[in-house]
Amino acid sequence: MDYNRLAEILFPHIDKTPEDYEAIYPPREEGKVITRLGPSPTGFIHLGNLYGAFVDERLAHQNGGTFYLRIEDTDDKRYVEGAVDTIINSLKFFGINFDEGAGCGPDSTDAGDYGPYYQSQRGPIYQAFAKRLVSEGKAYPCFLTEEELAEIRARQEANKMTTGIYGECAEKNRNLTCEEVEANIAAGKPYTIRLRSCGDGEHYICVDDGIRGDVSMPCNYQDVVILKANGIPTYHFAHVIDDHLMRTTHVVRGEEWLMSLPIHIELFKTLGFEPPVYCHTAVLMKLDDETGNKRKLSKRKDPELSLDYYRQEGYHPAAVKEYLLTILNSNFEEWRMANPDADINDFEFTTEKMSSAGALFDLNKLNDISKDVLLKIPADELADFMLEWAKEFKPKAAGALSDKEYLTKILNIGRDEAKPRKDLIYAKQIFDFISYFYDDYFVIEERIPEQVSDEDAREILKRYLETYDHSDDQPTWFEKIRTITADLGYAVKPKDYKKHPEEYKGSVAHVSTVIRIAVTGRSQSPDVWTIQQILGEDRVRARIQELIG
RNA sequence: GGUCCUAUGGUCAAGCGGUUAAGACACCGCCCUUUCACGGCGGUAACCCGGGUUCGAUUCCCGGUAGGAUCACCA
Repeated sequence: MDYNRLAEILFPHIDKTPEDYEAIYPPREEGKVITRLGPSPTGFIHLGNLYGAFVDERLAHQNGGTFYLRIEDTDDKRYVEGAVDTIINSLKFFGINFDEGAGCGPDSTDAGDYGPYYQSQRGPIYQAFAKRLVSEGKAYPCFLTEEELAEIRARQEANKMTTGIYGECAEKNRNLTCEEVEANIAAGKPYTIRLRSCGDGEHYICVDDGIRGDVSMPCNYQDVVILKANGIPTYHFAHVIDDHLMRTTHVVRGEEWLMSLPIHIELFKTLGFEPPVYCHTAVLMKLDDETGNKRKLSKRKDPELSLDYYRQEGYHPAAVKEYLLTILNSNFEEWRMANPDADINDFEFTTEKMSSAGALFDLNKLNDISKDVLLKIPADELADFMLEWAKEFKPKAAGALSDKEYLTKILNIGRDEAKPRKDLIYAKQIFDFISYFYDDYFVIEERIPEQVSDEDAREILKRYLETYDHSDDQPTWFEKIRTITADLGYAVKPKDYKKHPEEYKGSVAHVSTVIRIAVTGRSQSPDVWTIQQILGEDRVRARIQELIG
């Protein structure tokens, strides 16, 4: 069999050789970690992508290496306009930046010496390597039609065999003569290029996974497709060629790829390439409401998988990042407690400390972490963040929030004390939390405590208004409330009321609550005096007056 | 079904042959307190099951079981 002739028949126009490409893409600096993100160009970046991208980014950047973006658009049906910008910007929002790759240069040009960074533009490269493989008898054209494939599969299933093209059913196409191939091509028959697998399924491969340690599984023995009928490579082939030529040292990808590892290992071996370090991350899980079982987060069912969800809710990117790192590395939380103010990038990230089991996504935890993260962000920065969020997701409120000085004061309530308040979590929640500062959103949401009669409530507010002096300091202000409390037969010390409830109508807590509701519309809020200072005298008086009627 | 991965409280997780089995979140008390939040103190709650190996297994091995992943000319 003349494989060289076969290669020429199949790839007459391919004149560059693998050696040419090796020269065009020389090895990179020794010892540097090179990672990549390889999303398909749907533009849909989800939490899983972010999770993986974060690992890539940390691995490369904490080593002084390179993190690049390669668009895996070998499945032409899925391209969405503007997707690359979306991907870059989504990740940038979370502080993840690429050093090279698709759209990473000025004005969204590609940057780097290892391009093109779109797999769809790398056709000749893949074909050159496929041609070499054919010429060495390691790959061959396969003319099996869809119907024949289906038939083979049906037969295999009926016999409870593993499905796929291997063994006997591969024989016919493996042994086609050059003349037969030429005739088929002349007849316009479509064909794929398949790997002529040397594996037997008896032997095992053993791979030292960066996250999981030693993983072993049966060798590949399937004649997998490497070039589809349209000449575009399958993921498997593109992955091997690209990551070799782009000199990737660490491939971080989801666990769903683990099962195709034998294919990739065989491909690396037959091409004579050194495989990268593989890091197979665990899939993100959630508890299914219906079954109660863990399951993979799904694009369709789980809005929290989409990064948009966090933007809409107004989670600060730093909080999401901080949370991701706590589930990414088991010792991060510990480190954070020891170094509360350190830069997140000072944490030494290791793949060994990553969990290999699927972690359940925990909003509670995110919220808790977010409280601490937001506390470290200056109020005026938070104000900017709130406004940006509102412009996009709550346009009606954007006008009100654009008074930055006012908003900053609100956000700063109780923050710079020894025991700072931690009630800011995410923009949407924050807006609800502070909405009473804005007249358009101010409503009386709660009823006065049952200990206080309507007449008393009115009396409390009346006397409050009469004695109100906006320039009083906090102690003076509260002393006046105590006076009203005592005068109306309520306990000035809540404990007295607790001990002898029969002697009082209620306590200063109830009296304060009436005032609090009048001013904020709610029975729970930060310190009323502080709130009043921010609201301003006119608004305070107006709100009290409104309730007195 | 085959193959592979995983298995510690409700969740995330330390642990890597001998521990009173950490810690965080959530939850529940109490304290602080004019409410809430914060903070402090305390509490409920776990090694999937069965065999080995061993003086001794949560830890090592085997087998179950459960959950997950994957079996395309999709990535």
